[in-house]
Amino acid sequence: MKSSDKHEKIIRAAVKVFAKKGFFSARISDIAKAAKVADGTIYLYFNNKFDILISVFDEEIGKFIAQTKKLVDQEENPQKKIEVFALKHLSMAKENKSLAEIIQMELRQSHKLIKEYRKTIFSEYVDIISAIIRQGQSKGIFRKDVKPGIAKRAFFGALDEMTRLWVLSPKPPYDIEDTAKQISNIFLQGINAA
Amino acid sequence: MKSSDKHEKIIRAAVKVFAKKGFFSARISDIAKAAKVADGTIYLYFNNKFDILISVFDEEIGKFIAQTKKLVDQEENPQKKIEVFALKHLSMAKENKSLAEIIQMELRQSHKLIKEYRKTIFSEYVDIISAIIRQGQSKGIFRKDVKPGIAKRAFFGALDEMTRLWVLSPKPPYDIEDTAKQISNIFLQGINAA
Amino acid sequence: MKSSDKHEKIIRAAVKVFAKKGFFSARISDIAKAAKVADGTIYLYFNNKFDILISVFDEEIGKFIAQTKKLVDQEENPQKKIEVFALKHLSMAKENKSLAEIIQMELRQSHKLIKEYRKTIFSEYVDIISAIIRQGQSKGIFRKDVKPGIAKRAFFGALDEMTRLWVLSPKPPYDIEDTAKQISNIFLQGINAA
Amino acid sequence: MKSSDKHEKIIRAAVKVFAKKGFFSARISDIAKAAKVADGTIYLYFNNKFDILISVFDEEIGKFIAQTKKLVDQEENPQKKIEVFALKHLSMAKENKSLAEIIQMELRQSHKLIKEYRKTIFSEYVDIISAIIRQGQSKGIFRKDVKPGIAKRAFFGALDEMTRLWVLSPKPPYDIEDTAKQISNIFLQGINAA
DNA sequence: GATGAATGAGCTTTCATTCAT
DNA sequence: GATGAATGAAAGCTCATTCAT
Repeated sequence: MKSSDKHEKIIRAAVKVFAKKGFFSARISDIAKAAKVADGTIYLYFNNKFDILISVFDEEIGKFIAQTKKLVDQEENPQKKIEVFALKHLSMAKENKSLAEIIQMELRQSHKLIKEYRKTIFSEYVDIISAIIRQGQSKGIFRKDVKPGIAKRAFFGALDEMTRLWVLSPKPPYDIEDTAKQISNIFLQGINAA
Repeated sequence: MKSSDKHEKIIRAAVKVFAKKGFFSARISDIAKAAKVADGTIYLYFNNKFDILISVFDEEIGKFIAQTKKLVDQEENPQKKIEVFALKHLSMAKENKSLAEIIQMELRQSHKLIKEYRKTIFSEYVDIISAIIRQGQSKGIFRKDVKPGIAKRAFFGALDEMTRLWVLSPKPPYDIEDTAKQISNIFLQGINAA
Repeated sequence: MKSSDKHEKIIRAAVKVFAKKGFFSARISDIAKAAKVADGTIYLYFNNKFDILISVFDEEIGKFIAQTKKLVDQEENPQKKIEVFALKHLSMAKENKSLAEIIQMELRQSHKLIKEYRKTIFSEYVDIISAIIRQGQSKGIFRKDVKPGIAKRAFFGALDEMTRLWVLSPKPPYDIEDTAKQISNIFLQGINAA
Repeated sequence: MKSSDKHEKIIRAAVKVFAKKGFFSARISDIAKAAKVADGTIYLYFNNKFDILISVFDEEIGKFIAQTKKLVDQEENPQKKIEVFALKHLSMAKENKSLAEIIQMELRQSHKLIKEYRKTIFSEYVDIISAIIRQGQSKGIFRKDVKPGIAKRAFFGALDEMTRLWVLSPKPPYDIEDTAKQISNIFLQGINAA
């Protein structure tokens, strides 16, 4: 289909341009040029500039969360699940640096809609972690005194910070797998029941 | 001095306005009104809008880092130092929510200067953590296989994420001291040598 | 013929849309939608947006003037002719409110072509009145000191203003026949020779 | 005062530009250039383009209505009042052709606010006429069967149409005083009681 | 002939910055 | 030093018009 082509092209161009310049400094004409369409064409597919940003979140982040869930579900062992989650999270930053940059930057904005959006979409994501923790606690593997609501954020925050380091560096600053392992390892020992 | 009065007033007003609206959506006239000075007066103390943001970082964050260092230095025990750091970090968000919001939001921008800035200033801050870790390792308290460069970011990231939750919530979402304790506790057990 | 079908459909749609939104605020796509044709189709029948407006005038107003002439010609008595003219004029606003609205609004525009157009088409129309007056004067029924060139416009203006009231009101603001009678009556007594 | 100067300058420039190009075709930059101010300056004195138009109406038409009322009030005789009204109305078109053009054109637009505005402001104006008619009727000078609500509009419409002729012609098409006299004369004989 | 997706010129409006007072 | 009116560049968005299908 012609039209879905354009939609896709614009989204991809927007990801690049937003990543490079940030939402506010990005001009519609930048995105149009990157997508090789006319400025006006963008408004055939999106209501306004902000709508493009939201669409980027919806479509791209949605895909990523679904993938993560699937991977985690394939494991049985809670400890293994944690490791898989960490690796997937950090891999994303490597494979789609631009998107990772946008998540890092734009999803932190003070705009009301973004705040709301962040609450919803991130809840879904970090709740994958708390579910794993609860499962581990009921199996007696993880400490009972650990509050899943705090621990999920601590673990996510740790990974998120590594992602930030990754996207902010022009060159890969560390090895993804080693780092995922180290972070999981500290966290798992930290909440270990034994 | 009269002039430093104005400088101070503008910085404080800017912190509030940036926190509320975000850097790009904040108008110079908003800051001027909040500082009770004329728009033009701002340009007697700052080169441009961006310069105000940088000054906010420099002056306000600088103070905070110095305080943190001092507190950490007062402790001997590396484990205690970690606890103090966590508590100080989370307390800041409570005591100066506007500044915390700005750090959360604006320090993530894609602007070149900001990226550069973040690297410098945050290095200084997170290196407090890695120094503690190294100290603990040399004392045989912390695991030797933990890489301080990764662990420092994991710990900082965990705290940072809790701060985000705090600044994004209209009402205090958790108890600062409990949370600081839980985060430190997981981290300390996670890097514990025994 | 197929093609004249489309032409007709577009004209009629344009009358409605121009009446509702005014020429400048009407979009080509509005007209296309109302005519149930594609945007591009309009350009097979008209050169540009303005051309549609001109065509509306030409075709719709042309018809109306011809009808008025015919009706007036059917009467012998100048006084009766005046009455017939007034009634026909006001009836038009009732029967084709959209067209009346367009005449009221768009034919007043400052656009050069419109000004020119107005001069031509309206001359033809108001000259019906002056012809009647001259006929009445030569028969000794109407005052000789009345200048037909002024009186024609006074009479037309009076009727036009009543039309405006009609098109601007959401509900019929007065009875057409009574009003036509009253206006004619004042005018006829005003130019009466006796 | 500096600021009221600019306001005045912009209004006057807008009157000229609107008269020449019409509201929709007039660009803000046209008005700015005519007023010899920067584009942005206009927004220090008016909220938006439409607001300029409304201000033109409010300020300029308001003045005119007040003047007309005053002149009419200075006469005792209803017939004389009618004559004075007609002369004042037509004189305005001569003295301030641009304003007359705007009234002719823009006050006929379909915009909701304009319609509303027209109702209010024009009511005030034409009610001057109906008041005169009622006065004349109570004195037995004017026919009792004439409905003031219709007659006021007929008289106004007659004058308005003459004004249109005036503003549409590049050269003065008639003598103001003669015309005012003729229109009044026909109308007065038309509603004469005797 | 008919379509409607695509175009891009052109507009209003905003706001950081300047500078005469 | 302080003011705030004035500036004008810059950008988001609209929509008449085109043209490949």
